[in-house]
Amino acid sequence: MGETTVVDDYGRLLRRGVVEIIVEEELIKLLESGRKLRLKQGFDPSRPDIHLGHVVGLRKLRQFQELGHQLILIVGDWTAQIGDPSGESATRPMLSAEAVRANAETYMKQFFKVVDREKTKVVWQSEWFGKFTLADVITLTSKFTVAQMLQRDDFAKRYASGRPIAITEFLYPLLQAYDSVVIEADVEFGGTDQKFNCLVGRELQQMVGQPPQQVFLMPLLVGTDGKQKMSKSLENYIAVDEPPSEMYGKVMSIPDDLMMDYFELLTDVDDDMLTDYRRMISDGSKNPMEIKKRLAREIVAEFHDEKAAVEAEAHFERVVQKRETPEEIAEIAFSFASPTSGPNAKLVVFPFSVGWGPGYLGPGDSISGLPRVISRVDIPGILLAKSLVKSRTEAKRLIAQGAVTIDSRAIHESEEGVHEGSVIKVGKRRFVKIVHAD
RNA sequence: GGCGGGGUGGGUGAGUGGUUAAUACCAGCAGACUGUAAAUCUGCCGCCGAGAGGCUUCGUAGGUUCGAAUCCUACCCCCGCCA
Repeated sequence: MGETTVVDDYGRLLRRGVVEIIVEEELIKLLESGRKLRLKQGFDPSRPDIHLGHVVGLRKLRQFQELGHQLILIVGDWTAQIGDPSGESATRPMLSAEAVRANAETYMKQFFKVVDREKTKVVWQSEWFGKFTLADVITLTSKFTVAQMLQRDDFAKRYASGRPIAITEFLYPLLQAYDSVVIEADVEFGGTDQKFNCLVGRELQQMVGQPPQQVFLMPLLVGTDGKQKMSKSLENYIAVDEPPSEMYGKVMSIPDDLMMDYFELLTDVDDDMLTDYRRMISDGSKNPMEIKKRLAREIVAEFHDEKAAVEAEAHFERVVQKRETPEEIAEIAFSFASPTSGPNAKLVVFPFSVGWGPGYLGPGDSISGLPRVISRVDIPGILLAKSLVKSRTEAKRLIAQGAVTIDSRAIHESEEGVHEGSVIKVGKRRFVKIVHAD
């Protein structure tokens, strides 16, 4: 009965969003002991940006902190130089001390959006690896074998398929394990892909006579593409410091299948509610879109606030669902008094500032006085100037495909007329507004 | 150290002297459709140019040739086998 109650007490902590705990009974004992546990979390200062994939683990850390435990954040200024052994780019430049410090600051600013700063101690790997000698390296490496390293799934796969594995990559798990020894970690957290590294930590700790850390493995969050794990290099990520409407839009763009995972891993919406949602989706009693909107609001509110979430939703409904113009858009200024000598004059093909051309009136423009117009401007040039396209060629392709509109009218030429307040739209989401500089 | 295989556009991967800005697939972008997403259909998918056309690209640097991703030389990198 004792055991069951404990699991009940820690249910949210030990069950929700957790794949595996090694070793669960030991961890429960530790939790019951009342001791303040030392939680380990490392970060790679060459990649200072935190996205929702990382947040899954950070939320779990916070839950532990809420129970009074102590987080030790390790700035991996040494392992960063080895590189994350994902097989991508093997060579990475050594970061200057200055760059590492700057990245650490960037990281922590985002990190503490989720984690409690008061219960976090920050340490740097260089505090111990800075003093490491070759003798230390040999001692450390001699404790493990190549066969052990090849147990790791991604090493094994790469070895089997003939892709390169740098010897330093074997060092990565060893250094990470050594970190656990130095800080005497009680619990290490990671995604399921960290299992091997964390287990090496257990082994090394036991070798030096420490109690082995418990390993807490969480699912890898699937990215916005709905296929691969969220990662920056795959460009399927949602960063924690994205502006509200970007964040909201990206959440809405995830496949429906992913919604419930996101709810479970990234929000505090309780399990009963999630069960209801699952039912409503499967029996079709509620539009999945509505549920996804709730998800998007929850997530935006977590990293910004309620107000931002509401605004982001309004923006989404307006721009994406109703395909209207957003309230705030990029602007480009022309002088209507002297188009060919004002700002952006080089984008003016033919000024002709009297009257207006057919169809160039926007709603509400014609009440008193006529809007001032420029007969022809270089549309690709404008789009390029505002970084709405990558090249003129791309802009022209988009125009040819009818993806570019001026005041809701599709255009088919590169040179078109505009007036004050004209809105040029590219695709669904890219806008620029013509304003006057006079 | 020896022998062999290989480096092609974001990814996988065809292409062994001209018809190749370079097959195909994936990813991406746009249009149609739509309940967000997806699915489906259509188009696009190096850069410059209104266009004709031009320019740059197949690891790097040279060379052969009227003409090279394709041949030659050197170099760099990766993989395998043998030692």
